[in-house]
Amino acid sequence: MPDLSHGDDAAAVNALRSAVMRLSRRLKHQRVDESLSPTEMSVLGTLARCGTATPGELARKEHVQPPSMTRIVALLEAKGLVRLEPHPEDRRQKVVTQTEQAEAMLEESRRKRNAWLAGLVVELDEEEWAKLREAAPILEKLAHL
Amino acid sequence: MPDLSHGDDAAAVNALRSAVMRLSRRLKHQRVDESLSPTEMSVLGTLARCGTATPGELARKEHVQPPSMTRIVALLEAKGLVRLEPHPEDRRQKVVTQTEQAEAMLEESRRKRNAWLAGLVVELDEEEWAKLREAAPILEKLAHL
DNA sequence: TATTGTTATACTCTATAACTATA
DNA sequence: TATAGTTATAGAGTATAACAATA
Repeated sequence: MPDLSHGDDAAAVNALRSAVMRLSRRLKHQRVDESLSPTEMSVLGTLARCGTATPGELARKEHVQPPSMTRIVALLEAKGLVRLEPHPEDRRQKVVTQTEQAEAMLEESRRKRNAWLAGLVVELDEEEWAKLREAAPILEKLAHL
Repeated sequence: MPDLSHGDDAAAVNALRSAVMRLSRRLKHQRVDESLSPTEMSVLGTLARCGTATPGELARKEHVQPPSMTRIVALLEAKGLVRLEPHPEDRRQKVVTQTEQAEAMLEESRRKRNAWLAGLVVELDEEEWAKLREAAPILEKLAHL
């Protein structure tokens, strides 16, 4: 449990915030599949990890409001990337599952995504990349808190 | 110069992308000054570091298109946070400078920002935070490449 | 002729409020 | 009465295209 009372910590927090905002803007542009928004990609990633989820669960996990998730799920369904089925126990809810097509697309886009990020990462030295690689799962944890 | 051929690297890249997108969405919400968008904040941060810049330079640094920066700078000027002056050598260009008011606001918001991020970071253990702190400047470098 | 910045316009994503159906 | 999801609508932020002024 860090106390964050150091000047270094404040600087780290600033650097983190600034970098996250800029990187997110560039990621939006460099999207691998032109027809998929960053959040749509993120939802597919979540489904790949969690298997299935209800729209409400997805909204909470992605930190968007329920109506936004309704729209995102509808777009993904229209593209054949998810299936919507009735919830077995609660008829108010629905169950979202990714299709085989989504699986294939994720696999394909992983390569493209690496290619783009690699273009940035090769500018780093080995030590910097090692530090970033260690930080990646922690950033993920942070985003989930 | 990493080669990115390991599976671990691909996983790190995925984690990085996903975390950056989610964190950016939450940062947008948790903005400290309600009247300032994330990009406006980022522009002020850039000016604080670089002193002065032309709108074109700012657009390139923030990775937005020139018309977007025109709008952002105009909003910041209307709020009294930047000054726009004619370029001394090239009458097509302008020079953007931050005001004393912007300086004070950045100082103030730094505290608030820490407070919010601290709420997440205290959930990490010391080791995780140490790794994240080391990664922060590298992320910043990445965002600038 | 090329470049800087602006104006006009449209699009994407997300939010809030009001509604429906089920618990 | 509360909860899951949807519909309708609005707003924020950014982009593209066309334009003006200067180099």
